[in-house]
Formats: sequence, C-alpha cells, structure tokens
Amino acid sequence: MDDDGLSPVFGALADPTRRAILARLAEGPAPVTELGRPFDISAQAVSKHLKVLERAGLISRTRQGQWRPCRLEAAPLERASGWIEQYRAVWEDSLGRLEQEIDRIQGRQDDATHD
Amino acid sequence: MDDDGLSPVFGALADPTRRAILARLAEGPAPVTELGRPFDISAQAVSKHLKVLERAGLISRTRQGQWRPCRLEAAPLERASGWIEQYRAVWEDSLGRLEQEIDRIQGRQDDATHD
DNA sequence: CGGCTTATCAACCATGTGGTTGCATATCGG
DNA sequence: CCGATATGCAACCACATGGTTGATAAGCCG
Repeated sequence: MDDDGLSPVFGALADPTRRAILARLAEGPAPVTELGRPFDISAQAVSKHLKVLERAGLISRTRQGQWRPCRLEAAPLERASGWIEQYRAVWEDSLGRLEQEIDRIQGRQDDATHD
Repeated sequence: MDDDGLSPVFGALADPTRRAILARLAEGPAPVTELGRPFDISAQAVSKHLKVLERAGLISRTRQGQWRPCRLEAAPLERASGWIEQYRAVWEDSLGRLEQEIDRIQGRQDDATHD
C-alpha cells in the first residue's frame, strides 16, 4: 500500500484540540503549559496530544530549563496539502462533468425502460 | 471550539485504504464490490470504510439496481485543503524566520550566562 | 536540602477503528 | 418463486484515542 506516512499526519489533524495547538504554534514556539491553557483539559491530556503530533512529525520538542518548548514542523503539512491538491481538479472543474456523467447513465436506463 | 466538521474529514483521510478508495473514486463513480477489489479485505470491511467516508461527507451513495454506486464529494477536501493552506506561509517562507527566532532567543540566554 | 513548577509516565475507562464472521435484505434473472 | 449477487447490519476482537487520576523525574529558587 502507498503509505508515505500521511496516515499519522491526517490522524493528528483529526482533532480540534490538536489543530488549535498547531494554530498557536504557527505564531512561534511555546511550552506545554501555555499550549494547554486555552483548553479545559489536564496537562497530561495536552502531553498526549503533543505526543501524537510529534509521532506525526508535526512538532519537535527541545529542552530549555524545565520547559519543553514545542515547535511547529510544517513539512508534513506540505505533504498532506500535496495529497489533497491532487483532487483540486475534481472540486474546481471536473465535478460538474462527473455529475453529468451520472445523469447520462441514469438517463440511458430510463430510455431502455420506456422504449 | 472551532469545529466546522474538519475532524471527521481528516479522520477519514487517516487511512491508506480510504485514501486509495478516494483515488479510485476520483476517476468516476463505482459500486462497492469494485472499490474493494484491490484490497485483501472483506466486503463488509469496505462497507465500513465507506460509512466513515460518508459520515465525513467525502462520498455520497445512490441506488442503481442492486448496486450502490459511490460518488466522490470534493467539497470537504476543499475545506481541508483550505485549513492546511493557512500554514503555507510557514513552510514556504516563515520557517527559516522561526528558526532564526529560536536561535536568537537561545543566543540571548548564552549571552546572559557568559557575559 | 526542600519546595515549587513543569512535564512525563502508568494505569484505568469509555469509545471508535479496522478487521473478522454470520445473518439479513434487496435486486436481478431464470 | 428460487437462486445468485450486492450490500448492509450486528456481534465480536484487538488495538488506538482522549480523557481522567496518581506518581515521578527534572529544574529553578529560597
């Protein structure tokens, strides 16, 4: 199967808390406590979210005193975007063509019945 | 929380089988049996994948005789792409700037210690 | 050293996923 | 109506997720 590591990336993106964390991280690195502040969850839950993001390669963590600042790693986002962009033609142009195709096939069935 | 339904979409994308199904569907509608043919899984497993895709709004199913042809619905892909594209600047341009920022902060700490 | 903050690890629980098998249903085609 | 095909539903299993609480390690600061 063609898995260039996109599954963990999309999986990490499939959670609003993690998407919000990435949004915050886009403005610059931040330690765990600050990342979790907006959410009504424990620090441990935040830590688990970060682990998911890290396994997907979306963030990297360094040590700085007792803080572990997280940094956004955008490369996986670029690959994910590239995958979706394959379908840009579908939603921009070919979608109407596809629908017409279906109508054509269904129309042919109608012809066969009432003729 | 800002959840405009992107979580199910990314969740559906987080599986290589489902991504392959979408790839096949991009070429046109197809019934369940044909969608499952390339994979070494049961028809029921395919059906469950399709249910996940359907709940995410990525496909729609119609009835045509005993077949239930699936059709790709690209709108959620467009929204997902839009979300990721927010970060294009990060991986295209600002990434280096971000790294420099970190180096600057760390450098300032070094200054404080050895000065 | 002792205490505070930061952050992670471990165990637990409920739920979803990804697969299976078995059964039910619907439709075509004799 | 009967049988074959296409598809869905339900139950089950193993495992991951997303949350909790409790304990623990690592750093700062007094």
